[in-house]
Amino acid sequence: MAVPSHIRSFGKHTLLYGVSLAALLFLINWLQIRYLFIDHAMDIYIGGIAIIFTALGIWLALKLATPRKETIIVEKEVYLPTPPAPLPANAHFVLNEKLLEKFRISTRELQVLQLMATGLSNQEIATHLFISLNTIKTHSSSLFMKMEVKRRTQAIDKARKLGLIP
Amino acid sequence: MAVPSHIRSFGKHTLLYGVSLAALLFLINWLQIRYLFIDHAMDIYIGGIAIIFTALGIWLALKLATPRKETIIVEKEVYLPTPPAPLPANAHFVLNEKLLEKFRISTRELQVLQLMATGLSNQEIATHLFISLNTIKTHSSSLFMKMEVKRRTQAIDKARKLGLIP
DNA sequence: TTAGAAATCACCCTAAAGTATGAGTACAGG
DNA sequence: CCTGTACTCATACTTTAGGGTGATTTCTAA
Repeated sequence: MAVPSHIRSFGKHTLLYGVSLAALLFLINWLQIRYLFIDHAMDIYIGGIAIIFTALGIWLALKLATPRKETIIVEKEVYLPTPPAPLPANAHFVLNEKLLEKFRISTRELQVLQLMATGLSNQEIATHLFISLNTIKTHSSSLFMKMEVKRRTQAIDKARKLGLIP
Repeated sequence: MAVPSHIRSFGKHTLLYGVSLAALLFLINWLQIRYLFIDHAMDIYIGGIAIIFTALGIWLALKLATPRKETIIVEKEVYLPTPPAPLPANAHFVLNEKLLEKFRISTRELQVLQLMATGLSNQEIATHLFISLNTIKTHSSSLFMKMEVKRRTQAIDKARKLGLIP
């Protein structure tokens, strides 16, 4: 579903990039012929090298890149001093994605919600996500509207009961 | 401590891409000028081209193949040996009274904490308990001091992890 | 190509939360 | 009786949260 669209998108962009690269090389060649009197065949050779290694880079990246992932929150529990007791396996939380769609909650809004639930302030959330405080406010405001709550504590409580956060 | 990680962001690529291309062009020309004077730099030149375009390919692929959905891993700190039973989530909630004594949390403070966790504002808590808003503030302040937190959301999160509230 | 969603950021303003300090009342235990 | 604790309330102040508006950019889908 989502993958084919990305493949199409990728191919399109790659083609675009290829054309751009060709134009670029042509420009370089032209400039060199005009001003540097470089051997023409050498430039084609260099261009070939460039194209080949660009393709190699793309192939490498696609081969090694992390696969496409869902928005899943994995709750890893870290225990302190507990001598004998076998630990409760409350580890896995499965996100209720239907409700996310129902409330039209976006990825970023969910992230903000999750960080809210850990007790972070808006400023701290902004720092963690490398975005500005104002953006966090925007996200939280729209989140509260979508969830039909008035406060962050209410949003957290409701989200827990709905299975939106652990 | 909660450590969200692996937050990748690929924004503002257009400008970056333009600058990169410009820099690349300049670099190519510079290298070729060098090549005019240093015959033996040919290998270095080719190698540089290969490396640069490989990196470009990797960057390009990563940019185009960036997953829209991301994974958040939250490490949850569990502080003390949860009394007797491996808890079946929210089914049975047993108040951890030892922790109440340990933190010296009073009855009224616990009530305020519990109401906080349901998303009520201080004013609403005051109304619910038939006492003044100032008193709620006093309770919450001392509660935060005792729990060593700075915000109500943090108190709620910590209290849940400690088994002080459901 | 265009419309819409998503994400980003800014500015202004109000409301709520939180801090600090002081103080009065009630009650249990030494 | 006295002391400590819990509970109550107040005033003044600072910080954070939240609402409203507008704007830009990127990407997707029609």
